[in-house]
Amino acid sequence: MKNDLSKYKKTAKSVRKNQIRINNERRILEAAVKIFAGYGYQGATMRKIAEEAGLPKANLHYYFQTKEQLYRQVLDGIFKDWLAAANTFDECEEPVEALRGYIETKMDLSRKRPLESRIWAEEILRGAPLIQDQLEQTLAAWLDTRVKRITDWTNKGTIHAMNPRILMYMIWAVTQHFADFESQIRALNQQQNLSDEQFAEAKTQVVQTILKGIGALD
Amino acid sequence: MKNDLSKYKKTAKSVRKNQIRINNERRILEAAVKIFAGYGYQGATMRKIAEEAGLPKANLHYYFQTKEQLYRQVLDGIFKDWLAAANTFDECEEPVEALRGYIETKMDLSRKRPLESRIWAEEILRGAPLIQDQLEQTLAAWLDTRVKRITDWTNKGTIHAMNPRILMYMIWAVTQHFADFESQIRALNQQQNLSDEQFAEAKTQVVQTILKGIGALD
DNA sequence: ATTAATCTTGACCGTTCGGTCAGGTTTATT
DNA sequence: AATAAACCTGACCGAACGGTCAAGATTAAT
Repeated sequence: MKNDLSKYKKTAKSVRKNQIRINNERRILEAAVKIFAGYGYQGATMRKIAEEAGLPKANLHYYFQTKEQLYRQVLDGIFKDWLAAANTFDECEEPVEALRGYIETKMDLSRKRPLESRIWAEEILRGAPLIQDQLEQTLAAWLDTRVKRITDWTNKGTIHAMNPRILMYMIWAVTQHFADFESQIRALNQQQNLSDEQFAEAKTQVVQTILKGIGALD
Repeated sequence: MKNDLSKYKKTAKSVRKNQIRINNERRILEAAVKIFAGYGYQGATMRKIAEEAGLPKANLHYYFQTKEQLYRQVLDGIFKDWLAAANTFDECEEPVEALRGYIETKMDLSRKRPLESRIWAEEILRGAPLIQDQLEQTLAAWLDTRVKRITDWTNKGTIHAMNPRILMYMIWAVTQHFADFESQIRALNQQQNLSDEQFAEAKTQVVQTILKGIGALD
C-alpha cells in the first residue's frame, strides 16, 4: 500500500507533492545505474547503491520494494533509449543516410551512456532472465519492420543482397563494443580512454566499413 | 603446503599419481566454466560449482584454495585460446586469406565455446579487475604485431587506409557478439538458436562485409 | 606390513546479503 | 490547530555466502 500511486492522481497539489518522491526515485535510479554497471546485478548490493545515492538502505526499500524491482526499472529506461535511437533510421529514405544516422546515433549512445550499455550487455550475457519477454515481443517487432526496409533496399539493388538481421547484429555488436569493452580498449590504448578525436575516428571508420561492406558506398 | 606440486616432479610414478588430481581439477574447471558463464563471477557460488562437478564443496577448496584462484585459472585457459586463434592470421601473407581465416576462426570459437567468450566478456565488462595486467602486457603486444602487418597492407594499397586497431576491435566485436548475445539473437529468431545453416550464413556475411568494407574485395 | 602422503567430507564459522518493521519526523489537508 | 498521509531510518532477521578444519578413507612408498 505504501507505494500505491493512485492517490496522487486526485488533486492538482498532488502533482507537486510527488516532488520528494520524484526526486528521490531519480537519485536512487542514477545511483543504481552506476552500481549495477560497475558490479553486475549480483555484485551490486543495496548498501552500495544506498551509499552512492546518499540515503539509508531502508529508504531504498521504501521507494523500490525489492532489488529486482529497482533493477527492472533501470532496464526499462535503457530499453526505451535503445528503441528511440532508431529515429534517424526511420526518417531517412536512402540506405546511406538511414544507416549512417543509425550507426552514428548508436555510437554516440555508447560514448555518452556506456553504463547503460554495460547493464544491458550483462543482462543478455546472463541469458536475459528478466527481459526475455520484451526481447521476444517489442524488440522482435521493432527489428521486423527495420528488416523489411533493408529488404526493400536489397530488392532495389541499392545495397548488396544479404541477410538484414545479420547486418543489424553487426551494427549492434560494433557500436556497443566501444561501451561494453571500454576497459579492454583502454588497456590497449596506453591505459587511456579513447580521446574525442580517437572516438570520432572510430565512428567514421565504423560507418565507412559497414556502408562499403554492404555496397552502399564505393 | 597441501597444493605444492613440486613433489610430483621427482619420480616417474608421480606422473601417474597426479591422475586423481588432474582428473578432479579438470572436472572442477569444466563445472566452473559452466557456472561462471551462466551466473557471472559474483552470481556463481562454490556450492553450485560443486554440484555441477558432483563433488562436495570442501573438495573444491582442496584443489583451488579460493573462488578467485579457481576463476583465475578459468580465465587463463580462455586467454590462451584467444591468442591461439591468431594462427591463421599470422600464417597467411595476403589480407584476404589472413583476415578471412582469422574471422572464421573467431566465429568458430564463438560457436563452439560460447561459455568461455561470455566469461571473458563479463570480466571486461566489470573493468577487467583480474586480467588488466595481461591485457596491458600480453594482449597489447599481441595486438601491436598484428597492427604492423595491417599497416603494411595499407601502405601497399592492398587495402584502404584505415586505423588497424579499430579494424581489430570491429572483428572482435562482431565475432564475439554471436556468443555473448546468443540469448538476444535467439529471442529474435523465434526462440531458436541459430541453426548450423544460419550460422554458416552469418559467418559468410561477416567475412564478406568486413573484407569489402576495408577494400580487400570488390 | 607399516608409514606417510594424499584425498575426502560433514559440520561448522564469521560475514554479508536482501529485506522488514516499529516508531519517529516531516509535509499536506482540513 | 488538528489530523492524516507520506516519508525516514536504526536496529534487527533468517538465509546464504566463502572459507576452515579435524578426522577418517584411500593410495603410494618403503
